[in-house]
Amino acid sequence: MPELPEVETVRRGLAERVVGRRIERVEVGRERTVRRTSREAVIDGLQGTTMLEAGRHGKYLLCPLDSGDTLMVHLRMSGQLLLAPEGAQRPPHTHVALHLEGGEELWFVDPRTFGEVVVFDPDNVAVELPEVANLGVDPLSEAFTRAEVARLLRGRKRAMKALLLDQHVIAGIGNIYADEVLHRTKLRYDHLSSDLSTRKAGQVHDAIADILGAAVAAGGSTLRDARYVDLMGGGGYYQDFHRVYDREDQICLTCGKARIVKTVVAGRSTHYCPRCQR
DNA sequence: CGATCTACCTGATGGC
DNA sequence: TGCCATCAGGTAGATC
Repeated sequence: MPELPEVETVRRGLAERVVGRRIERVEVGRERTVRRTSREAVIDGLQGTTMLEAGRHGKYLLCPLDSGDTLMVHLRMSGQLLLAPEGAQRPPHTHVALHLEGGEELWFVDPRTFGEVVVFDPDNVAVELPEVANLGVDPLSEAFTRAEVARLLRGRKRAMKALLLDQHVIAGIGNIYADEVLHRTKLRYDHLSSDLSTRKAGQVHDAIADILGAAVAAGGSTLRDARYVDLMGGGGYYQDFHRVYDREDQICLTCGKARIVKTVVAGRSTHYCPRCQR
C-alpha cells in the first residue's frame, strides 16, 4: 500500500508530533514485526530515547535517536503508524506501542505482518540493514535531477515498469505511481529504458517529480480498503487524480477514446492506455 | 544481468 | 447468509 507519498505523509506527522518527545515505555506484541533483530533489541533500543528527527529514504522511515541509534520502520503492504491518547482502545494487529512523554501512544498496526520495526546502528547500516544502504536516489532529494535520471535509465536495458519499481535505482515508486508515471510519459510498461532519448528521460524525471509532489500535497492515495492512513487516522485524496490505476475498462482521461487495460506484468497488476502508451 | 515466479500474511471482495 | 477462490499498494530470493 504505502509508496513514497504515503510514507512522506506519515513522516511529516512524526516530525510534527513525535520528534522531541521521550519514549517512556515500549511494548512489542507480535515477534514477527521485530524479526530482523529481536523483541529485546527493539524495546531496549527505544525505551528512554527521543527521536531527533523524522527522516525517510524511499519507502523507509529512518528516525535518528538521541542514543546514536536509528529507528527504521517499513510499512510494507498493510502497516500503519497511528498516534492515539494513552490507554485508547487499540485496533487489532497492533504489534508495537510506544508510550510517549505527554500522554500519547504511537502504534505500529499491521494485519499482514510484512512490515518491520528495527533499531540499528547507522554506522553499521551496510551490515544491519543492507537494503537501506543500497537504496537508489530519492525523488524528493536534491540528487534527483534530469541528468541523473537520464543516466540511471539510459545506462540500463530494462523494461520501464520493472526499472521504476527497482528500489536500488530510484527509491520510493511503487505499483500505483509507476503506472501513473508511465501513462503521463506515454510509455508502455515494456518500453526499454536504453531506448529512451535524453529528452524523454527528462520527461520521466519531470513526471516522477510532478506526480509524487502532487500526491504528497494530497496526503497520498487512500484506496477503498482504507489501509493507508496518516498518523492521525486521516486518508489522502490523490486517488481522485489517478489516471490509470484502478480504472480498468474506463475511458482514458487523456485521449478520451481507448479504454484502460489491466494486465499482469512481473506478477504485478498493471494499468495502461493502449492508445496513448507505446 | 534480467525477467518471472514464489513466499511471506490477513482481510476484503465477488461469485455461486 | 455462507462458503470459497481470488486479489491486494512491497521486497527478497530462487530459478531459468
